[in-house]
Amino acid sequence: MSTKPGLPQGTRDFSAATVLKRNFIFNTIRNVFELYGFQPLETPAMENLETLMGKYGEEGDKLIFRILNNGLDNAAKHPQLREDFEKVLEGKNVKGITERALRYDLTIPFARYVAMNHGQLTFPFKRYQIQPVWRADRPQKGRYREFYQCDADVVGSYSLLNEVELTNIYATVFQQLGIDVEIRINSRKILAALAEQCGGAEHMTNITIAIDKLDKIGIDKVKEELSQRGLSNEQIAIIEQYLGINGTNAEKLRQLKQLLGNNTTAQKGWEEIEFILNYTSSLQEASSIVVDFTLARGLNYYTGIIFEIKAKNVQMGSIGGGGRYDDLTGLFGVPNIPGVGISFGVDRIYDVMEELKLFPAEVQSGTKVLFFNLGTAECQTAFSLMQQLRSKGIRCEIYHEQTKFDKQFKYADKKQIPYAVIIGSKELEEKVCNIKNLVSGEQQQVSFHELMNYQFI
RNA sequence: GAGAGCGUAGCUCAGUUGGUUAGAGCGACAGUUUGUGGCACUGUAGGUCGUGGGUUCGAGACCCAUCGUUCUCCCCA
Repeated sequence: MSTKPGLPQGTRDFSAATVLKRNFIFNTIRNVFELYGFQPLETPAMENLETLMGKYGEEGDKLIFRILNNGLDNAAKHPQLREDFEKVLEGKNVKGITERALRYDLTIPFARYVAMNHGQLTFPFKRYQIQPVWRADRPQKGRYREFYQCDADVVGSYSLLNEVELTNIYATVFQQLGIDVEIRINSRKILAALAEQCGGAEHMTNITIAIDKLDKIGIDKVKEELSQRGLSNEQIAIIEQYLGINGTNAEKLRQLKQLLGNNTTAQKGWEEIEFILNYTSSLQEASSIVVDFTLARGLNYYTGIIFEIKAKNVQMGSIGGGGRYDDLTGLFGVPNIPGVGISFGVDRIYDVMEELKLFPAEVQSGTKVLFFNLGTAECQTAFSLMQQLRSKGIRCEIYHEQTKFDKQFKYADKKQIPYAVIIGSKELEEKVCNIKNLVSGEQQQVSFHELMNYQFI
């Protein structure tokens, strides 16, 4: 009995061309992370469900992939399991049914790691992590159920130099990849101040959710939504003024100070932003940093500066994001460890680079030389020459079947192999070989010794 | 969680108001002098039209269900 092959929804196979291109992105990011002193960490694909639950908001919890426990067919456990399953139907999580889940992001597993190991770690602790994550989302453009994140986080440091360096990392990576981006920054403190100004901190979530949608639904709809969420007309008026802030970064800051000038929380917020702008102002990347007071970000553990990356010239959701969270490990009983981090969404970066044709051709380079197989004795000589070339680090293949020229040429063509080495009976006798450049069609005859020193480009 | 589109050959797709035996291009394979490819020509293989029901004398086409997939909203990378 055979089953029709297929993939789970939202997952993909990656063939050679894709993997090579994606590795180019990974390597670029990894090199920059390491350049800034970050060290690698890997955590398991699955975590205990309770480690993840409640960390991503109500919506996020629904998107966590849960793993069904093994051994549910054990008849002795059935009475208890039936009881447990009733609770699952009510939307509760029960250890007896599902105890583990696939990781949803890299930040919470990292916080879990820090909470478990804080006694051994040297602070500030800088780690980077490149691994897939899983979300039970409905797939669509730029959205997958399995995708890679590349995170860099620093914990144990309040210094804004971290934010400055993370901004630099963003700028450097995207410059190297050739993607034109906006690095949007804001501070949660400014959003908190706005909430204070509008009747209290308890409105913060409502306000951020609504204004985050500004560029999508427009000011009128945002006002409508705020009204529905219980804000008064006066409060909405302040928010409208806030959302009307525009111009250059300096102009935006000036307008913000006018609006929230006497609020000490807001002041801390804009001082953070000004610190980053001052530190990066001498750098070339500075031009891509955009202060955006409407930036909110969904995850509610952020407390300070927040980042979001938007690629220019292409229709795609954010390709990176992050921010400061001053008490993430507090969720795991280890308080007072501040942190700040950023994340790259590799799969979306890939899609952007593909759409804008930004992958360099060298990324694809595979086999350089194909040795033709033109007979038993010919093949033996060719094989030995090939091994010598391989030992010099040149990527070679020999055609394993003895077959017509036509087929061997076509194989080279398909695999985009630029050189063929042809050794037939005549060449074997004279101890020479033909090197054919398959792109230009030029061919030259050289001795075996010369072949070893030939410059294959 | 809400909504829309699409499932026909390995791939991209045609297929008329329902009407004989299911179509093309590309790809694969074989051949056109068994030592120099990409071109051209000839030929071959490959499809229970996603699946299951229904309407009809007759369904790839119409209706219902189901599965898969793509996209939009929500939310996110």
